[in-house]
Amino acid sequence: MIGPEVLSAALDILNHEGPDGFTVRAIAQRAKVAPMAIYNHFDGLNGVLEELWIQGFKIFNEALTFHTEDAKDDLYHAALGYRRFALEHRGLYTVMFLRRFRYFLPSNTAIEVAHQSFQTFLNNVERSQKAGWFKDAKAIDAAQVMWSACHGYVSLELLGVNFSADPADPDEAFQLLLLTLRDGFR
Amino acid sequence: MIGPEVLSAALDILNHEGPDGFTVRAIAQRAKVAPMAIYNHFDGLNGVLEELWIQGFKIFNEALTFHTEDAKDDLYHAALGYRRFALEHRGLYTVMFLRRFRYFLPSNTAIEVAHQSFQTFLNNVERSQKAGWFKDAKAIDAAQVMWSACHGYVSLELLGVNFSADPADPDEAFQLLLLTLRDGFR
DNA sequence: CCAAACTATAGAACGACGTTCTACAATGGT
DNA sequence: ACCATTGTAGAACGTCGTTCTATAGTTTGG
Repeated sequence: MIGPEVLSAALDILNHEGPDGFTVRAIAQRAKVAPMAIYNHFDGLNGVLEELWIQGFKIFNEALTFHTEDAKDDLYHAALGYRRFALEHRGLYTVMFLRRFRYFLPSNTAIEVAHQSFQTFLNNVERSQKAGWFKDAKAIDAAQVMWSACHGYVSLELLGVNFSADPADPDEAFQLLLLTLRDGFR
Repeated sequence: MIGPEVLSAALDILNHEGPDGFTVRAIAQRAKVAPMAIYNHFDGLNGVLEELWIQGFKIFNEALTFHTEDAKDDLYHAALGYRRFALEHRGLYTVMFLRRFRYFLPSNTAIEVAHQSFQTFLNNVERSQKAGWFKDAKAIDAAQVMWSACHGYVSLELLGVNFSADPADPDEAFQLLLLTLRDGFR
């Protein structure tokens, strides 16, 4: 098999050298494969990105999935899982959410799997709403708010936009974000 | 003068064709200028981006600046201004916050003006804190939280990541985000 | 069992990119 | 009027994603 090696080489490059090093020739070289192989086994560079996107959302979906008897706790862990996924798989997060690749447009099926992840998150919101959170806000709006906040925090963190001059504990700042949203929605 | 035409051509392309169309030759053609001019009058493509960055943060800074007697109201308007800036100057916002340009790294002075904008925002947070908001959170953490939330919402909006299937009023969803944060911090 | 048909391969090649080089024209201070 | 400096156009270089070409390998049908 040659596909998996190409994907893991692509991911290696993405994680260690960032999007600027993500080229057909670099991927092929690291996978010890001819550049042409990327066109034989994938649909070019976009095909590789598409595959990473889909695998990424599969992992991401698991990181968001919590289903105990305590819905509010599940939602909290889903938000923590959101950030943990981004930090542990920053290459995948870049593909999925930061759009840093020229001419890459996810296919319809790729967009579909992304929506499924949002649905997973939305389910936790709805369960929490039954448990008394989120007042009378529409669940989908509340979910979008929480999702946006997580994405904003995490993407600034990944991009290294460090406004707080000193590197105060970033875990704590994220927690403040979550607790503030929780209190605001209560 | 030739610099301004190059910059406005670059901005035009960025606003109307997105980062993928942002090339030296395309900018030069639209500015009716030889490609070399971009190296004579700027430091290459990165120099153009740097100039857009600096001009962008100048406008951005104004969009965040409110200073009436009502600090809380000022902060609310600053957050609205954040989003309005992004929607009205999406090209600039892309340069400043989305990092979609290969090999572009802002200089130290460019990072400095970005920090000044955060400082403007932070000032509003501190004034609001004196007026009773934000409990005992550190002002800088509270500012980072609000900034992250704004950035997350706006960047998903700009990238067209539209999870709410129906295009429900996006103004309203942003307002929900702000009000939730306000209530959470109170 | 072998010829034929398909498939993967390496490597050159193409157009576009950012950037640099190379002459040549324009300009301005003395 | 001279020459040093500066801006110009356009070709050229290396790299990018992608395609083409010719060859080697593998499968398949009789």
